Amino acid sequence: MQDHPQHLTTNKPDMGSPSHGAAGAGLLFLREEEFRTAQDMLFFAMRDLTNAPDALLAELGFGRAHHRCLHWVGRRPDMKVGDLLDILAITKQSLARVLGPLIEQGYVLQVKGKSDRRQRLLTLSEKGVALERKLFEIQRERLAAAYREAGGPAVDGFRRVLRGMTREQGRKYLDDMEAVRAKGSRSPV
Amino acid sequence: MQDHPQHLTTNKPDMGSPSHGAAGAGLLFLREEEFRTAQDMLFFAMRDLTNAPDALLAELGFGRAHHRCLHWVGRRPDMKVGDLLDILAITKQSLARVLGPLIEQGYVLQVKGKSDRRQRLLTLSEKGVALERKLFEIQRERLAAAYREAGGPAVDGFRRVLRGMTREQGRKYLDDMEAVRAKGSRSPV
DNA sequence: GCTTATAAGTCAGTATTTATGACTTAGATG
DNA sequence: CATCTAAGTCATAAATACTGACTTATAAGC
Repeated sequence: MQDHPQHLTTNKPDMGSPSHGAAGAGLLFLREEEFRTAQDMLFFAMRDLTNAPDALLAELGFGRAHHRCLHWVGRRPDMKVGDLLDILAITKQSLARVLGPLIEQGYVLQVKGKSDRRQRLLTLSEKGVALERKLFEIQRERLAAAYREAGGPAVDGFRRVLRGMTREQGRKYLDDMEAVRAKGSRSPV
Repeated sequence: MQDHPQHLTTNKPDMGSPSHGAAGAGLLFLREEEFRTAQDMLFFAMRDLTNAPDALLAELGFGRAHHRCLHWVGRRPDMKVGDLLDILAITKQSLARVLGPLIEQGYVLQVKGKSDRRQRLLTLSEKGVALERKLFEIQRERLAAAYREAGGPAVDGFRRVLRGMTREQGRKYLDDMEAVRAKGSRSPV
């Protein structure tokens, strides 16, 4: 076990939202139910969010893997291929099949790193920026509706929990991107 | 005066969490950045959550599709095959390839509906319940850690946003399951 | 300079998940 | 009885991912 021995009842009851009645009797049940509900909601939310851009992608002969690729190259311009592999957590071959067409069709550009010329730093071309933006807008509509409906404080909680679900490697990227945003400088990955 | 185009700033600024400084100059940028960060976090959170049970599934020759199936059959016992198709939003053939082995190997049971005997109502066997529970516990660990770290109010916000991201069809299921929970009665789908 | 290590690209072969479309069987329903 | 519906099935194909081996170019240590 890890540092959090949370088998069933011994946990701190610190996450109870007041939205359930019935305290006392089924406390354990309610706690389990809360997590199952979270699974349900994550499933539905992701299903509906990822379905949204599919039509546009399909028109171009692309799929979700291409979208992920465009998203991350857009997020971290001049990213190394190896870093993209780390983020996507797929194999080099899987990436090649996706990245190849994006490069051939001029959505993604490669430039040799100047400090290390083995590296192929990835950026979006104008065409790539345009496509990524279209895809982004589609998902943003869904997210914006959700944010509006849920309200500001909820959004903060949303982010806190998502961050909590993310392992160290992902958190480093998130922190790094926030640092880039704050300081305007690109920090090492 | 301002160097940012005015037509882009006319949105309602009602979801701003106070976690960013720098108001005024890059308001539009911050609002877009918020959604992009949400995409990042959803990607990482789902990547790490879905990776967690993969090893156990792989031991049994199953994949994530089998997990989804077990999850939903466990969530809504006596569910019709057609309802499962609606939830998973896949084709009958895709489901068959996943559901078939689960039935053959005794994880999922079928019983004919008594009001309509064309229906095959799905439930988990004891074996299925046991497997689903193991898978659940793995994901619960991640979720529990996240909930603990984020705190109770954050969890409520998390749920509110996820619900906001979900389309009508999914919301109906969520509402229905809450109703089942509250009243103990199974309501129609 | 030579050796070793690294970044990226590539090839061959395979597995998984999903899709489309056509069809069958059983049972409900008018 | 005719028709609709729930489920299961077959054939085919696409997208996404995997393993393992190999090449090329470049960097870095000795």
